[in-house]
Amino acid sequence: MTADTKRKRRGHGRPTLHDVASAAGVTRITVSRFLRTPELLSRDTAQRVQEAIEAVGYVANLQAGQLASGHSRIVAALVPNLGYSVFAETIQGLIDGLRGSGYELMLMATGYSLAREEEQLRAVMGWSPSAYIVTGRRHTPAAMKLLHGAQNSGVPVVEIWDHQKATPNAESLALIGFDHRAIGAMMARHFLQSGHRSLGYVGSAVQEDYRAQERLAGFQATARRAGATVQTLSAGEGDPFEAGRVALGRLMAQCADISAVACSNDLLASGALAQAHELGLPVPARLSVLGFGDLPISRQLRPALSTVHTPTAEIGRQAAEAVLASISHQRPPNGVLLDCQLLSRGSSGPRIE
Amino acid sequence: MTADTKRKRRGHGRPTLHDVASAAGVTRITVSRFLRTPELLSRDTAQRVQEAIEAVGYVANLQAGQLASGHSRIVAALVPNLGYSVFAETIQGLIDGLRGSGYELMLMATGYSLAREEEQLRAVMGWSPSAYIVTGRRHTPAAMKLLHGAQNSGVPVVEIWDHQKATPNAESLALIGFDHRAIGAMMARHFLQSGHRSLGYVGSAVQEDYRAQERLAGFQATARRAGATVQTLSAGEGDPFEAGRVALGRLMAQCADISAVACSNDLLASGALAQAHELGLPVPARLSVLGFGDLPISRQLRPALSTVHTPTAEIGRQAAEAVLASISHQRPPNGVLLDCQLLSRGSSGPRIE
DNA sequence: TTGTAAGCGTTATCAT
DNA sequence: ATGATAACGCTTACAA
Repeated sequence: MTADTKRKRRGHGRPTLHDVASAAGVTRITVSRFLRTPELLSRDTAQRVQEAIEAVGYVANLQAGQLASGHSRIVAALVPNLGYSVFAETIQGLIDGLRGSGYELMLMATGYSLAREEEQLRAVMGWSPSAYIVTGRRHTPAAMKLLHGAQNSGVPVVEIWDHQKATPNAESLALIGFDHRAIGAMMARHFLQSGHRSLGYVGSAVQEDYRAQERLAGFQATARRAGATVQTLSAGEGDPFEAGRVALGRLMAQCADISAVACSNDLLASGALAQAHELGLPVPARLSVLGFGDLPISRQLRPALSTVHTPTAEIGRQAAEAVLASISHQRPPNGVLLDCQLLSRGSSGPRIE
Repeated sequence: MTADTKRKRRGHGRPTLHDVASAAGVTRITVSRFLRTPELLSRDTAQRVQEAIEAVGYVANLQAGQLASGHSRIVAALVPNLGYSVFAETIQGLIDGLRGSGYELMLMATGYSLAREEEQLRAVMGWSPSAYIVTGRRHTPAAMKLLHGAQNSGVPVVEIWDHQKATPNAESLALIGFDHRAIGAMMARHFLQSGHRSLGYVGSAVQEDYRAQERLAGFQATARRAGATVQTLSAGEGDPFEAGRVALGRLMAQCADISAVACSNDLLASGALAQAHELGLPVPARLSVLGFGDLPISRQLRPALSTVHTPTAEIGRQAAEAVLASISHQRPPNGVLLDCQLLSRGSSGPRIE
């Protein structure tokens, strides 16, 4: 009577390697080998094990496997939110990129709160993920420490939806996304090139969205350097379309000279477009409107909304690729600067007096 | 020299219970107890353990805990997709509902394929989830067997985004959602009550979406019972707005009598609205349009789109609640029939000759 | 090609 | 109130 034949007292009833082994007339390790390195088994044994697995309906216990091997095959992803947001697309890209790799996705939402991100990070660490994908390059000092700790012990960490020109050093994490300041600057240039000198900007309602703030900062800096003025306003909470309407009204009331308004996202811009119509301001002859994000609906508006197209799903796919490559090559993941296009459609153009 | 003092040879370097224990001058069990049932410890010991945990930066290894206890604290959720879809909202609701419960979300996307669902289900089973949340009540026979097996061994299973009047038996799983046939019938009645007798229906481009088919079936059955005619058409693939445009054009070309068209979702309906405008058909005087889903943009269209409001996020919250209650009360989860409102806005009304 | 022994880090059970 | 012991189901290292 070997160790392999004694009965269990705990556990939750699922068949184990042991059950398969006795059905096949081998020991557990042979079954384990069949699953891991089948080429090491004789054809005959492999055949019997295969049949036994099907006969008992064996499903491997991955927790036990992880405990023994140290590899969890879990990828942890933390994004601000999911509902009707760009991050849903990114997660879809991530799922697509992970598909067939044998890695599962553990997903958490931070609600744009860095404190909550840290809390979630601690919670998910208990699962020993094989990789971390977090949103943005800003974290609490403690979260930063946790992420660097992971990276230093060989667990890839990728920061998505952000990028910045900086000489990467040993301490820096891989960034996959785009440079929000540069995007803001590009938006400003779009207006400046059409001769606009009095600009408006409707900022995000989410104060914690530092990426939105960076786009605004880039916009302002570029516009002011060119001698243009920028009136800014944060959108109100709630329905962003409505908030965009209200914001445009207030902006024009503050400064009737404004001839071009950029918005922090396409929903705000759509509202602004509707309000411009209501105020009798021809678009783009009297007022240019520019969005950010390129929602499917944006190209359908009349006039179609000029906006910045962001590679939302691509970020997820690239992140998946980066962490998988990092895991298999045993080196830190690489950052990627992704391309954003400014799509000039009907809602923006030169001012016509 | 006790068993607690010998050094480890494997593992991935994170501090363990043992490390905390030696720092606190107790054994592993005491530390484990501190984390689980602190009230059983003396104040003094508890204090020392607490300090030791912080000192060594201990994070519990949840895989090991699950292996020993049999409770994984993972909730597995399978939805068709995420990007810009209603399911993203549902997952957000699920995340919100799970927040603070200590349960983590493992997320998978099936792409509306039942075969893929089965495959994913098998994969995630290896993690021994504490609960399964799947989309819809249709699965492959094998997947069905897996889900019933889980349910029978005390692991709650909830099917979301669906419901049906049926006498629940021991074999039936909890459904949290609404009755799609009934919704289809409600949509038909909305038109019938306004006197429409020649109806159109633009169906989903996703042939695998049986819930969309059920709404259509309910619509047709109710309309025909009332003596009305229904012309149906499946939307083309690709941009749904564009597909809605095309579909409306084809529908009106097929049968110029049609005075009311229902669409499988709001994006299709928005396209149909635009095309009606283009064809010179006044909405709703000559043509009524009805959507499904109530996207944020729908109420902003002119005329505002009449549509069915679905409790997308609520489904997720209720699912979270149901599985958590089921786990703590040790009984199968309860199904919930959720309410959908038909919002009659500007795009539908009686036909005016 | 197959097997044995010794863990992985935790918790359940029983003992003190 | 605290501890010793034996699992949980698997994999690595080494042996044959």
